[in-house]
Amino acid sequence: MKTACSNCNLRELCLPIGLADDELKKLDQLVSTRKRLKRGDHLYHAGQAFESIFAVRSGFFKTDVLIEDGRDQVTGFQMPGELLGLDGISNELHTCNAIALEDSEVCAIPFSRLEGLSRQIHTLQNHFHKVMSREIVRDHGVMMLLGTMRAEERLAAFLLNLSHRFKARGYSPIEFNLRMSRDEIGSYLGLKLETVSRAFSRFQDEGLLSVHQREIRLIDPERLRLLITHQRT
Amino acid sequence: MKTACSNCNLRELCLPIGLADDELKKLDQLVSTRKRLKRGDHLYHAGQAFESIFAVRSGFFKTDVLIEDGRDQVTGFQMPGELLGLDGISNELHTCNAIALEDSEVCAIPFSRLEGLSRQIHTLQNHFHKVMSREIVRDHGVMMLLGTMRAEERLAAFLLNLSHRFKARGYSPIEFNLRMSRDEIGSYLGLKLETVSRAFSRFQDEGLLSVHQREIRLIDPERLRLLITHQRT
DNA sequence: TGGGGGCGTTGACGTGGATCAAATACGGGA
DNA sequence: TCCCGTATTTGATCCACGTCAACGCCCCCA
Repeated sequence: MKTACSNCNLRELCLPIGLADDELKKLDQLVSTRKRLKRGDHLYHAGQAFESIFAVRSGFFKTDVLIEDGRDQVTGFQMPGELLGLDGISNELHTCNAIALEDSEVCAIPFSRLEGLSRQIHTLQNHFHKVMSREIVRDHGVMMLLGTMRAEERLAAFLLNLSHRFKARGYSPIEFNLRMSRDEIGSYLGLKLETVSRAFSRFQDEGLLSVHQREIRLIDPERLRLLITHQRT
Repeated sequence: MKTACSNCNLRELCLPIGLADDELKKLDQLVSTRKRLKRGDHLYHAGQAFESIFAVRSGFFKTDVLIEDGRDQVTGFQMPGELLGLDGISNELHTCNAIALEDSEVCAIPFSRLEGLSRQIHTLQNHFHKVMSREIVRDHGVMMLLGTMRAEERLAAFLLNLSHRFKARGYSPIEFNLRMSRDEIGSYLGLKLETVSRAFSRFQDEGLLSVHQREIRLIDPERLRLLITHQRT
């Protein structure tokens, strides 16, 4: 089976954005390694040597940081077309765990070869920088969420973010299923699982959405959005 | 006055790490523009076009994100040798405000020229990637802090982080003055200024440090560290 | 030298979310 | 199909931090 970037339908979301055909072929050679993971498998562990970044081809991941004293923070959820492992570049060690939330497939991109290729292809170099920068911006958004929002605002922001990302991938932005548990959502949002569950129930009571287990249907996304933007006192 | 990277005493903390003499000279040409700011001046505003990243040469900065509804989150504090503006790469727009907390000086590094040079100098390319990645790792640390720590733990982590960074710059790691207000610390840590103030008082009562306005002296840094690492229940 | 404004501290009180606990729903395997 | 372990929901109670308010300190400027 042919599994190159050049015929991947995620190429407009992933690393190859804006590359010419001949450039895309060079990238193909670099991204030859694929890896399949089953639900629950680790793509990498914190502390492990960093060699490659990974592009999610199918499936769903979470990344988290654990520390000895038992603290545990989910730092992100990744869907197809998104990159994993950028945090490992700094010390050539992965600094978090990446775990498949469902059966998944990733493309491994050997980092030193990516640096090599991006010295040749300006477009690739610039795009890669933008991807890293976007990750920083995303993290600032999460900091804002964790630092200033109340529980329901956090959950609303989270759901709308998922909604956008599903939409960008051609899935329904109003009906989707969560791949992660209430506990994992809570860890990401700095809340306890009970609080997440209560916020879901409340949203449902108020007619903003319907939840059945992990099946979500957004009924009134606009009101969800207002809930976040609402003037502070 | 000669103000090149090659004779800057921050070069081992900043962008030039590990460059050979001839490479350093090329970098010098790129980093020719300097800018002085007075306390309270903006280095850039959110929304402004992104052209350069900046290296702090002297002084102290904060970056923050404001949103319409009045929310406000400090996303970081930057000291000499650290870079500002990496978040602007993604959309060629600055996404936050950078404000001098005291009279400061920065070196402007035109980004497209930096990309050009890093295509020629592998060491520079790799180092720049590590700097961006380090920023991502730092942000994950803040997410952990905001998501899982209680007020006193957050403040302890903050103070120890400042302490390390002062030490790395040759200043005392146990005696320093904060350049930011209680309110700014609170915004960074996801706390109200009163909570920050109370935590300082409590630390002082318990003999962990002494505070007089913005003058801090760490008396028992080890116990501060324990306070953070303490086993969760 | 005195007054005013900004910043910081401290106290009293309220509340959002954590914690503890129990009941229910679901999914996967024998 | 039944059973068991795990995830989720819901209720009752608690507490860390937020809120509101008063006061003190410091610095700047007239």
